[in-house]
Amino acid sequence: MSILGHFGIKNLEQNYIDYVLVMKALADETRIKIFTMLANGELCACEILEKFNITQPTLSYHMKILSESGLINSRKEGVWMKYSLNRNKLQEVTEWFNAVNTRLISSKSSSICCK
Amino acid sequence: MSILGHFGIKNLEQNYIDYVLVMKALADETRIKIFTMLANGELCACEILEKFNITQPTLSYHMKILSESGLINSRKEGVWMKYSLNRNKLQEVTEWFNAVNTRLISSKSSSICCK
DNA sequence: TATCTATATAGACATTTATCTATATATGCT
DNA sequence: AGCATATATAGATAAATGTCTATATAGATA
Repeated sequence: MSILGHFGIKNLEQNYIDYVLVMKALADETRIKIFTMLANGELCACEILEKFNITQPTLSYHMKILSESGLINSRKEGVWMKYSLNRNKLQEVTEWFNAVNTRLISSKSSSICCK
Repeated sequence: MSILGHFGIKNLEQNYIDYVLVMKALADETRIKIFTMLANGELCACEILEKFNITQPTLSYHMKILSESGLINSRKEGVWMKYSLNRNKLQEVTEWFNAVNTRLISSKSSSICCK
């Protein structure tokens, strides 16, 4: 299945509510950086923590927000928490952007408003 | 030029700061809805306002945040403000997501942390 | 010029967010 | 069992955010 916009027209409006959580998760410098770090593969919380100048509880807070957005998976291995990107969710969001792009390209640009 | 990831590896980390503003712009239910509405073409502020249960100053505030993120263009036509998606910025963000996707697919999934 | 209309700005305020410190919980090891 | 370590939770707090009302500004028109 292609990554490009096979999304129906409906989905553009249907799903935007789901994506507010995703956008919120990425609307923070620390979290968007963690997100890009995870594009290279799974990481342990302790490895992530080393890269930032924040406390462990703060990282825990950020990981929770990323997890609850659906963007990342987490699993426990002994005492360690391992985080990775959730491919399905990431692809879904990517396709949504592709769909907006595609829709825009085929839309008319004139607006004959108003009253 | 393809919409799909021709992005270099560098850009993934280089640009994430720029995208925090974009994500913040979309991290609100009202704004992400406006964003999807604009995928269908240019709209006047008054037309947008009709679709929401918010005051005119509140809409003005939201449009400012969307504008400053670079996601939308605005132009004045008489007394009316017309808004449209900024294709370049939208494509840039879309390509960034595509690049994260592509990077993830080619990344190793094992993490042999820690200490 | 006076006035109407569309939009922007200022100021106030309640809510949400990001951060910390202190503490709890869970796992592995001696 | 007792201890060390990794992570989570609770509570506090300063800053940012989204919303409103009141008012200012800018453009169109009688």
